[in-house]
Amino acid sequence: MNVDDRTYREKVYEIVRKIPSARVMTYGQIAGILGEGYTARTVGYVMHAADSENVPWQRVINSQGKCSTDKLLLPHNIQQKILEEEGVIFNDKGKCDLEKYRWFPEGFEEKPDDQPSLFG
DNA sequence: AACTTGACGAGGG
DNA sequence: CCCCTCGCCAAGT
Repeated sequence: MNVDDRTYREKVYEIVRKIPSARVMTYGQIAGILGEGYTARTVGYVMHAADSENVPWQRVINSQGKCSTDKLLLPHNIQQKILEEEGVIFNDKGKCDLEKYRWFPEGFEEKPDDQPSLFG
């Protein structure tokens, strides 16, 4: 077993699994942390294949603070409902306060974009 | 191997 | 606030 037995997707899930209840991360934030080869779009792409039993997929939302799955999964707004059960408050437009609920993994307490290099 | 499709996001109108 | 455009890149056809 070498390092690369962890697939592209698994690296995304590994981060998602660390998100605590009632906290969220955005697709772009995860992509920024994983770095080269990862973009918000691909993170979103792999999320649809996440195993809901083992990955708290509902804690990944878009940069506007909304659930991208609102009209996609059935029943509709299921993602928001689960997050609300965890304690996340959404306004009447289906938006939550990212400043308040966004979670940063250890070592990424600040926005990755504002840091010169956290890996250096 | 070429082309299409997204659970995205920044920027502009 | 809403809508559109474009860059991004893994996967499926």
